[in-house]
Amino acid sequence: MPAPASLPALLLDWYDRHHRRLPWRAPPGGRAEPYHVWLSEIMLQQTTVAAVGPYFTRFLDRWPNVTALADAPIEDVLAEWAGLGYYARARNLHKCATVVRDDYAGRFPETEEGLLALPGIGPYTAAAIAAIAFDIPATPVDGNFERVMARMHAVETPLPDAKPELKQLAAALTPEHRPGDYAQAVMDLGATICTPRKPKCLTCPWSAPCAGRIAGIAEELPKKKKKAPKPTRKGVAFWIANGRGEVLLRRRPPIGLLGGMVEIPSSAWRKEEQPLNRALAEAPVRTEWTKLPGMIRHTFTHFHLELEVYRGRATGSKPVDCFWHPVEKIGEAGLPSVMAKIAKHALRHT
DNA sequence: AACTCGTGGAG
DNA sequence: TCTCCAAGAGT
Repeated sequence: MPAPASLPALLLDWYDRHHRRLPWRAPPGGRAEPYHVWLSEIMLQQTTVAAVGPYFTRFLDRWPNVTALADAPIEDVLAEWAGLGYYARARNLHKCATVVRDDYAGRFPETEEGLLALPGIGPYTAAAIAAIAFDIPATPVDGNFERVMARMHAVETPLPDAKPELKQLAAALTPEHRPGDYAQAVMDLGATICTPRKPKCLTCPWSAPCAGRIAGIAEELPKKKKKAPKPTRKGVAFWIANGRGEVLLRRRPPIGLLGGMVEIPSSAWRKEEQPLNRALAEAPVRTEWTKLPGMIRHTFTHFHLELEVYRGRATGSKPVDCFWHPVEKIGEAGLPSVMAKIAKHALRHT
Protein backbone atom coordinates (compact mmCIF):
# COMPACT_ATOMS: atom_id res chain seq x y z
CA MET A 1 0.00 0.00 0.00
CA PRO A 2 1.68 3.24 -1.15
CA ALA A 3 1.74 6.17 1.25
CA PRO A 4 -0.81 8.90 0.43
CA ALA A 5 0.66 11.77 -1.57
CA SER A 6 1.58 14.89 0.41
CA LEU A 7 -0.55 18.01 -0.03
CA PRO A 8 2.07 19.84 -2.13
CA ALA A 9 2.63 16.77 -4.32
CA LEU A 10 -1.11 16.50 -4.86
CA LEU A 11 -1.30 20.11 -5.97
CA LEU A 12 1.81 19.94 -8.18
CA ASP A 13 0.26 16.98 -9.98
CA TRP A 14 -2.87 19.05 -10.59
CA TYR A 15 -0.73 22.02 -11.72
CA ASP A 16 1.15 19.92 -14.26
CA ARG A 17 -2.17 18.94 -15.81
CA HIS A 18 -3.99 22.30 -15.61
CA HIS A 19 -1.53 25.16 -15.41
CA ARG A 20 -2.10 28.11 -17.67
CA ARG A 21 0.42 29.42 -20.20
CA LEU A 22 0.94 33.06 -19.29
CA PRO A 23 3.28 35.53 -21.03
CA TRP A 24 5.64 35.73 -18.04
CA ARG A 25 5.82 32.01 -17.38
CA ALA A 26 8.69 29.96 -18.69
CA PRO A 27 7.80 27.35 -21.30
CA PRO A 28 7.65 23.81 -19.88
CA GLY A 29 11.14 22.79 -18.90
CA GLY A 30 12.47 26.34 -19.35
CA ARG A 31 13.79 28.68 -16.68
CA ALA A 32 11.93 31.86 -15.76
CA GLU A 33 13.84 35.11 -16.31
CA PRO A 34 14.19 37.09 -13.05
CA TYR A 35 13.41 40.31 -14.94
CA HIS A 36 10.21 38.80 -16.33
CA VAL A 37 9.18 37.43 -12.94
CA TRP A 38 9.85 40.73 -11.21
CA LEU A 39 8.04 42.84 -13.82
CA SER A 40 5.00 40.57 -13.87
CA GLU A 41 4.79 40.31 -10.08
CA ILE A 42 4.86 44.10 -9.68
CA MET A 43 2.15 44.47 -12.32
CA LEU A 44 0.05 41.70 -10.76
CA GLN A 45 -0.11 43.40 -7.35
CA GLN A 46 -3.85 43.93 -6.77
CA THR A 47 -4.36 43.61 -10.51
CA THR A 48 -5.98 40.89 -12.63
CA VAL A 49 -4.09 38.66 -15.04
CA ALA A 50 -6.29 39.92 -17.90
CA ALA A 51 -5.39 43.55 -17.22
CA VAL A 52 -1.67 42.86 -16.91
CA GLY A 53 -1.23 40.83 -20.12
CA PRO A 54 -0.94 43.63 -22.71
CA TYR A 55 1.07 45.88 -20.37
CA PHE A 56 3.61 43.13 -19.70
CA THR A 57 4.04 42.49 -23.42
CA ARG A 58 4.47 46.19 -24.22
CA PHE A 59 7.00 46.76 -21.41
CA LEU A 60 9.05 43.76 -22.45
CA ASP A 61 8.96 44.81 -26.08
CA ARG A 62 10.12 48.34 -25.26
CA TRP A 63 12.54 47.52 -22.41
CA PRO A 64 13.84 43.95 -22.88
CA ASN A 65 16.00 43.96 -19.74
CA VAL A 66 16.28 45.71 -16.40
CA THR A 67 19.13 47.98 -17.51
CA ALA A 68 17.15 49.24 -20.49
CA LEU A 69 14.27 50.03 -18.14
CA ALA A 70 16.61 51.81 -15.73
CA ASP A 71 18.01 53.90 -18.59
CA ALA A 72 14.55 55.07 -19.64
CA PRO A 73 13.19 58.44 -18.47
CA ILE A 74 10.70 58.02 -15.62
CA GLU A 75 8.14 59.96 -17.68
CA ASP A 76 8.24 57.25 -20.36
CA VAL A 77 7.73 54.51 -17.79
CA LEU A 78 4.78 56.32 -16.23
CA ALA A 79 3.21 56.89 -19.65
CA GLU A 80 3.56 53.20 -20.50
CA TRP A 81 1.99 52.31 -17.13
CA ALA A 82 -0.94 54.70 -17.64
CA GLY A 83 -4.26 52.92 -17.15
CA LEU A 84 -2.90 50.12 -14.99
CA GLY A 85 -3.39 51.99 -11.70
CA TYR A 86 -1.48 52.22 -8.42
CA TYR A 87 1.15 54.45 -10.00
CA ALA A 88 3.55 54.26 -7.06
CA ARG A 89 4.30 50.81 -8.50
CA ALA A 90 5.64 52.41 -11.67
CA ARG A 91 7.70 54.94 -9.75
CA ASN A 92 9.18 52.20 -7.56
CA LEU A 93 9.63 49.93 -10.58
CA HIS A 94 11.91 52.47 -12.19
CA LYS A 95 13.70 53.21 -8.91
CA CYS A 96 14.25 49.49 -8.38
CA ALA A 97 15.64 49.11 -11.89
CA THR A 98 18.20 51.85 -11.27
CA VAL A 99 19.28 50.21 -8.00
CA VAL A 100 19.69 46.83 -9.71
CA ARG A 101 21.67 48.51 -12.50
CA ASP A 102 23.88 50.64 -10.23
CA ASP A 103 24.33 48.49 -7.11
CA TYR A 104 23.91 44.94 -8.44
CA ALA A 105 25.53 45.12 -11.90
CA GLY A 106 22.15 44.59 -13.54
CA ARG A 107 21.37 41.31 -11.78
CA PHE A 108 18.65 40.85 -9.18
CA PRO A 109 19.86 39.68 -5.75
CA GLU A 110 19.18 35.97 -5.38
CA THR A 111 17.97 35.92 -1.77
CA GLU A 112 14.59 36.76 -0.29
CA GLU A 113 16.17 39.32 2.06
CA GLY A 114 18.10 41.00 -0.74
CA LEU A 115 14.98 41.26 -2.87
CA LEU A 116 12.93 42.58 0.06
CA ALA A 117 15.30 45.52 0.42
CA LEU A 118 14.50 46.79 -3.11
CA PRO A 119 11.94 49.55 -3.80
CA GLY A 120 8.43 48.24 -4.50
CA ILE A 121 9.30 44.69 -3.41
CA GLY A 122 7.46 43.71 -0.23
CA PRO A 123 7.13 40.36 1.58
CA TYR A 124 4.89 38.81 -1.08
CA THR A 125 6.91 39.87 -4.12
CA ALA A 126 10.27 39.00 -2.55
CA ALA A 127 9.03 35.49 -1.82
CA ALA A 128 7.46 35.15 -5.27
CA ILE A 129 10.64 36.11 -7.13
CA ALA A 130 12.79 33.96 -4.84
CA ALA A 131 10.60 30.91 -5.40
CA ILE A 132 9.77 31.31 -9.09
CA ALA A 133 13.03 32.72 -10.44
CA PHE A 134 15.57 31.21 -8.03
CA ASP A 135 13.97 27.97 -6.84
CA ILE A 136 14.14 29.04 -3.18
CA PRO A 137 11.51 27.49 -0.86
CA ALA A 138 9.88 30.83 -0.02
CA THR A 139 6.16 31.35 0.50
CA PRO A 140 4.52 34.25 -1.38
CA VAL A 141 1.31 34.72 0.58
CA ASP A 142 -1.19 36.70 -1.49
CA GLY A 143 -4.98 36.87 -1.36
CA ASN A 144 -5.27 33.47 -3.05
CA PHE A 145 -2.94 31.86 -0.52
CA GLU A 146 -4.88 33.39 2.36
CA ARG A 147 -8.22 32.19 1.02
CA VAL A 148 -6.97 28.65 0.28
CA MET A 149 -5.31 28.33 3.70
CA ALA A 150 -8.33 29.78 5.55
CA ARG A 151 -10.56 27.17 3.92
CA MET A 152 -8.16 24.24 4.11
CA HIS A 153 -7.67 24.82 7.85
CA ALA A 154 -11.13 26.28 8.55
CA VAL A 155 -9.70 29.48 10.01
CA GLU A 156 -12.64 31.61 11.14
CA THR A 157 -10.66 34.59 12.40
CA PRO A 158 -11.55 37.56 10.15
CA LEU A 159 -8.96 39.29 7.95
CA PRO A 160 -6.74 41.14 8.43
CA ASP A 161 -6.32 39.76 11.96
CA ALA A 162 -5.85 36.25 10.54
CA LYS A 163 -2.88 37.23 8.36
CA PRO A 164 -0.09 36.02 10.68
CA GLU A 165 -1.80 32.70 11.29
CA LEU A 166 -2.52 32.12 7.59
CA LYS A 167 1.05 32.99 6.69
CA GLN A 168 2.35 30.49 9.23
CA LEU A 169 0.04 27.76 7.93
CA ALA A 170 1.16 28.50 4.37
CA ALA A 171 4.86 28.46 5.27
CA ALA A 172 4.54 25.12 7.06
CA LEU A 173 3.28 23.55 3.84
CA THR A 174 5.90 24.95 1.45
CA PRO A 175 7.86 22.13 -0.22
CA GLU A 176 11.62 22.05 -0.84
CA HIS A 177 10.97 20.59 -4.29
CA ARG A 178 9.62 22.93 -7.01
CA PRO A 179 8.66 25.76 -4.61
CA GLY A 180 8.03 28.15 -7.50
CA ASP A 181 5.63 25.85 -9.30
CA TYR A 182 3.96 25.06 -5.99
CA ALA A 183 3.40 28.76 -5.24
CA GLN A 184 1.94 29.35 -8.68
CA ALA A 185 -0.18 26.24 -8.26
CA VAL A 186 -1.76 27.59 -5.07
CA MET A 187 -2.44 30.91 -6.79
CA ASP A 188 -3.91 29.19 -9.84
CA LEU A 189 -6.04 27.06 -7.54
CA GLY A 190 -7.34 30.20 -5.84
CA ALA A 191 -7.99 31.91 -9.16
CA THR A 192 -9.84 29.06 -10.86
CA ILE A 193 -11.13 26.53 -8.25
CA CYS A 194 -11.00 27.96 -4.73
CA THR A 195 -12.60 31.22 -5.87
CA PRO A 196 -14.05 33.85 -3.50
CA ARG A 197 -17.61 32.96 -4.52
CA LYS A 198 -18.95 29.55 -5.54
CA PRO A 199 -15.75 27.54 -5.03
CA LYS A 200 -15.62 24.47 -7.27
CA CYS A 201 -14.91 21.97 -4.50
CA LEU A 202 -16.03 19.06 -6.68
CA THR A 203 -12.99 19.45 -8.93
CA CYS A 204 -10.50 20.63 -6.28
CA PRO A 205 -7.39 18.47 -5.83
CA TRP A 206 -7.38 19.45 -2.13
CA SER A 207 -11.06 18.74 -1.56
CA ALA A 208 -10.63 15.58 0.53
CA PRO A 209 -8.48 17.08 3.32
CA CYS A 210 -10.17 20.53 3.26
CA ALA A 211 -11.53 21.28 6.76
CA GLY A 212 -13.61 24.18 5.47
CA ARG A 213 -15.39 21.97 2.94
CA ILE A 214 -15.91 19.20 5.51
CA ALA A 215 -17.45 21.71 7.93
CA GLY A 216 -19.60 23.12 5.12
CA ILE A 217 -18.25 26.64 5.57
CA ALA A 218 -15.72 26.88 2.74
CA GLU A 219 -17.59 29.56 0.81
CA GLU A 220 -17.96 31.74 3.93
CA LEU A 221 -14.18 31.85 4.38
CA PRO A 222 -12.11 33.84 4.80
CA LYS A 223 -14.21 36.14 6.97
CA LYS A 224 -13.47 39.82 6.55
CA LYS A 225 -14.06 42.99 8.48
CA LYS A 226 -16.49 45.36 6.81
CA LYS A 227 -15.13 48.30 4.87
CA ALA A 228 -15.96 51.92 5.43
CA PRO A 229 -18.25 53.49 2.80
CA LYS A 230 -16.60 55.71 0.20
CA PRO A 231 -17.25 59.46 0.37
CA THR A 232 -17.84 61.50 -2.79
CA ARG A 233 -15.65 64.39 -3.92
CA LYS A 234 -16.56 66.95 -6.57
CA GLY A 235 -14.66 69.24 -8.89
CA VAL A 236 -14.44 70.92 -12.29
CA ALA A 237 -12.13 69.81 -15.12
CA PHE A 238 -10.85 72.25 -17.73
CA TRP A 239 -10.58 71.23 -21.40
CA ILE A 240 -8.52 74.09 -22.81
CA ALA A 241 -7.65 74.22 -26.52
CA ASN A 242 -5.57 76.67 -28.54
CA GLY A 243 -5.76 77.59 -32.23
CA ARG A 244 -3.26 74.89 -33.26
CA GLY A 245 -5.28 71.79 -32.40
CA GLU A 246 -3.62 71.34 -29.03
CA VAL A 247 -4.97 70.83 -25.53
CA LEU A 248 -3.47 72.08 -22.26
CA LEU A 249 -2.11 69.34 -19.98
CA ARG A 250 -0.20 69.34 -16.72
CA ARG A 251 2.00 66.94 -14.71
CA ARG A 252 0.81 66.12 -11.20
CA PRO A 253 3.07 66.35 -8.12
CA PRO A 254 5.46 63.37 -7.86
CA ILE A 255 3.76 61.69 -4.89
CA GLY A 256 0.21 60.98 -3.76
CA LEU A 257 -2.84 60.21 -5.87
CA LEU A 258 -1.86 59.73 -9.54
CA GLY A 259 1.57 61.00 -8.50
CA GLY A 260 3.76 62.05 -11.43
CA MET A 261 1.04 61.37 -14.00
CA VAL A 262 -0.17 63.71 -16.73
CA GLU A 263 -3.54 65.28 -16.01
CA ILE A 264 -6.20 67.46 -17.50
CA PRO A 265 -6.14 70.52 -15.27
CA SER A 266 -8.98 70.70 -12.77
CA SER A 267 -10.09 72.51 -9.66
CA ALA A 268 -9.45 70.91 -6.29
CA TRP A 269 -11.64 67.88 -5.55
CA ARG A 270 -13.65 68.81 -2.48
CA LYS A 271 -16.09 66.96 -0.31
CA GLU A 272 -18.75 69.63 -0.68
CA GLU A 273 -20.17 71.29 -3.76
CA GLN A 274 -18.25 74.48 -4.44
CA PRO A 275 -19.43 77.74 -6.00
CA LEU A 276 -18.76 77.80 -9.75
CA ASN A 277 -16.72 80.98 -9.63
CA ARG A 278 -14.47 79.49 -6.97
CA ALA A 279 -13.80 76.42 -9.14
CA LEU A 280 -13.22 78.52 -12.28
CA ALA A 281 -10.79 80.68 -10.32
CA GLU A 282 -8.62 77.58 -9.96
CA ALA A 283 -8.32 77.12 -13.73
CA PRO A 284 -4.77 77.53 -15.14
CA VAL A 285 -6.04 80.27 -17.50
CA ARG A 286 -8.76 82.86 -17.35
CA THR A 287 -11.03 82.72 -20.34
CA GLU A 288 -14.66 82.27 -21.37
CA TRP A 289 -16.08 78.91 -20.34
CA THR A 290 -18.70 76.64 -21.85
CA LYS A 291 -20.16 73.95 -19.62
CA LEU A 292 -20.29 70.59 -21.36
CA PRO A 293 -23.37 68.43 -20.79
CA GLY A 294 -23.21 65.44 -18.47
CA MET A 295 -20.69 64.57 -15.79
CA ILE A 296 -17.66 62.36 -15.29
CA ARG A 297 -18.02 59.74 -12.58
CA HIS A 298 -15.01 57.77 -11.45
CA THR A 299 -14.26 55.64 -8.41
CA PHE A 300 -10.86 55.49 -6.77
CA THR A 301 -9.85 53.11 -3.99
CA HIS A 302 -11.27 55.22 -1.20
CA PHE A 303 -13.59 57.82 -2.74
CA HIS A 304 -15.99 58.52 -5.60
CA LEU A 305 -15.29 61.48 -7.86
CA GLU A 306 -17.78 63.61 -9.78
CA LEU A 307 -16.39 66.09 -12.28
CA GLU A 308 -18.13 68.67 -14.41
CA VAL A 309 -16.23 69.60 -17.58
CA TYR A 310 -15.82 73.14 -18.85
CA ARG A 311 -14.38 73.94 -22.27
CA GLY A 312 -12.37 77.10 -22.95
CA ARG A 313 -9.82 78.57 -25.36
CA ALA A 314 -6.43 79.90 -24.43
CA THR A 315 -5.18 82.89 -26.34
CA GLY A 316 -2.26 84.17 -24.29
CA SER A 317 0.91 82.44 -23.16
CA LYS A 318 0.65 79.04 -21.49
CA PRO A 319 0.88 78.73 -17.72
CA VAL A 320 4.37 77.79 -16.53
CA ASP A 321 3.38 74.41 -15.06
CA CYS A 322 1.41 73.26 -18.11
CA PHE A 323 2.22 72.10 -21.65
CA TRP A 324 0.43 71.79 -24.98
CA HIS A 325 -0.30 68.39 -26.50
CA PRO A 326 -1.81 67.60 -29.93
CA VAL A 327 -5.46 66.64 -29.52
CA GLU A 328 -5.25 63.95 -32.21
CA LYS A 329 -2.43 62.29 -30.24
CA ILE A 330 -4.24 62.42 -26.90
CA GLY A 331 -4.02 58.62 -26.74
CA GLU A 332 -0.24 58.87 -26.51
CA ALA A 333 -0.23 61.45 -23.72
CA GLY A 334 -0.01 58.83 -20.98
CA LEU A 335 -3.24 59.82 -19.28
CA PRO A 336 -4.48 57.72 -16.37
CA SER A 337 -7.97 56.31 -16.85
CA VAL A 338 -9.88 59.05 -15.09
CA MET A 339 -8.19 61.65 -17.30
CA ALA A 340 -8.75 59.62 -20.47
CA LYS A 341 -12.40 59.50 -19.49
CA ILE A 342 -12.51 63.31 -19.29
CA ALA A 343 -10.77 63.65 -22.66
CA LYS A 344 -13.18 61.26 -24.34
CA HIS A 345 -16.12 63.16 -22.91
CA ALA A 346 -14.74 66.53 -24.02
CA LEU A 347 -14.02 65.30 -27.54
CA ARG A 348 -17.53 63.90 -27.86
CA HIS A 349 -18.88 67.38 -27.14
CA THR A 350 -16.47 69.37 -29.31
C1' DA B 1 -1.90 49.80 13.00
C1' DA B 2 -4.49 52.13 10.01
C1' DC B 3 -4.62 54.65 5.93
C1' DT B 4 -3.44 55.67 1.15
C1' DC B 5 -3.17 54.22 -3.39
C1' DG B 6 -6.51 52.66 -9.51
C1' DT B 7 -8.90 50.10 -12.43
C1' DG B 8 -12.28 47.22 -14.82
C1' DG B 9 -14.87 43.00 -14.57
C1' DA B 10 -18.18 40.02 -12.19
C1' DG B 11 -22.31 39.19 -9.82
C1' DT C 1 -26.54 50.66 -9.87
C1' DC C 2 -23.56 49.12 -6.21
C1' DT C 3 -20.39 46.22 -3.84
C1' DC C 4 -16.69 43.26 -4.04
C1' DC C 5 -12.45 42.22 -5.45
C1' DA C 6 -7.34 40.95 -8.03
C1' DA C 7 -0.43 37.60 -7.75
C1' DG C 8 0.33 44.36 -1.94
C1' DA C 9 3.57 48.09 -0.69
C1' DG C 10 4.69 52.30 1.60
C1' DT C 11 4.07 55.24 5.27
